[in-house]
Amino acid sequence: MRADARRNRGRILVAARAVFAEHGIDAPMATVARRAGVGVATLYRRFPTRDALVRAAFAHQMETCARALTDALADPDPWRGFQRLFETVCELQREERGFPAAFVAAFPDSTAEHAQARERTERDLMTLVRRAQAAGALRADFHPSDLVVALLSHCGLVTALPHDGAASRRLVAYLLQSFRAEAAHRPLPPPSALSLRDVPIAADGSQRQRPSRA
Amino acid sequence: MRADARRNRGRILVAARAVFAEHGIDAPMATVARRAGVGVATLYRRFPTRDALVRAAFAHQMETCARALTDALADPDPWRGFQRLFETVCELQREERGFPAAFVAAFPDSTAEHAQARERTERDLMTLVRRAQAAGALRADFHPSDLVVALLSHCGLVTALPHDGAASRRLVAYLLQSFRAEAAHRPLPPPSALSLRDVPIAADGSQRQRPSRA
DNA sequence: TCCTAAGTGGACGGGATCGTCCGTTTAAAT
DNA sequence: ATTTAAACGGACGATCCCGTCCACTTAGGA
Repeated sequence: MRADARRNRGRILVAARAVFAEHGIDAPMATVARRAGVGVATLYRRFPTRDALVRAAFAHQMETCARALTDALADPDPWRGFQRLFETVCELQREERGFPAAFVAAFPDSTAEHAQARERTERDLMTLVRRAQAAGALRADFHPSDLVVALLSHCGLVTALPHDGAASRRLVAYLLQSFRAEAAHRPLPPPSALSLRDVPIAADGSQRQRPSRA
Repeated sequence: MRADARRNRGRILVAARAVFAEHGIDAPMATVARRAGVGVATLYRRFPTRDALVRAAFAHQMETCARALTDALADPDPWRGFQRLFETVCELQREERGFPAAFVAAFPDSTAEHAQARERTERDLMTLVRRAQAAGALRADFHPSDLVVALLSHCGLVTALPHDGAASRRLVAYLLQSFRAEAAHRPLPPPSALSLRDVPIAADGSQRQRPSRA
């Protein structure tokens, strides 16, 4: 890759994060290009689809999430690991605007090359949950899919209230408290049959409702 | 209003609910018109803006919400009233697809004629919360804005997983449990400064992130 | 039956975004 | 310095959606 090409690629990613944060994940591609000081053609050559751009722009945050999971498993205190994982991911969603949508959009990688990475993620999550339950900290009726449910609802909240960190922190605190074993007063309804790979996604990568436009 | 006009108005509302459920709240107006078997002009004459159409299409659900609040206040058991209100609104969001977005979009009626209705709603909510706290059922550090936070996050969840009633029910159960007084193990972070009228909304009525398109 | 005003529908101009094509520029190897 | 292939940028045609305008139709009273 030529030097100028590499430079432009970097500029595009910076611009994309800024534009996505300001105008949402499906801002016009031309806006990103202009902000990067680059022609549209250059943008399209580097990232053929909007989805590719979104993924690349938030790859760093994705890695942070993966690292958080590793760290959580490494924590000697299973509950603390669980708690920190949840808090870390939610903090990322809260701070990097545009990331929540990207986060949701990145899930259904089903066909993609990351199948094995995903396998591992799912297995790690399961391990984390089982361990915290065995330690008596996480309620026994907690289901791994509940973590996804919690993360998705938090995504929705920060999407609706992008500037309200207090609201996000409150939700996180409420949810964590209700995940504790002591909170298991009454039985829960049956868990979602959701597998991580089943999260349906908007074709355009947005989180909007049923984006399938006739 | 002429008979045929009234008939067409009804058809449009039915079509709008169907189309919004299937393609999201900002499906093309022409799609709604086609589905209703009328011309676009008729649609625009009856509902000059998309927002007006959305409001009218989901007016029934809105009234159900209002009634749920009244019922909640009338319930002799303050906690049961609170619980039922939350469950009822969430059930509505879960069952009528397209309603969550409409629900969020309807909030910032600030300038509108419904200012007084809104005043009353806010007051009623506050009363409901205080009453449930006085009864010792709702945790003392619950803030009225927490109910909005909970509803918005639930909106986000059903938007992301439109077909997963189980996930929605789980979230509702978790949240309700963490709202109980017995769950107040540890202090919560400070509440959101959110007033109901401050909920920022997408110009297009969608729930997508920062809709302000340059 | 006739009349008229309300109602209707489709065509149309305007505006926005997409993604490609192609002539020009430039990095970097020789 | 020369060369060449990679990289570039802007213009362009295609597509979509909005919202209005206008000529035609029809309900319902006289």
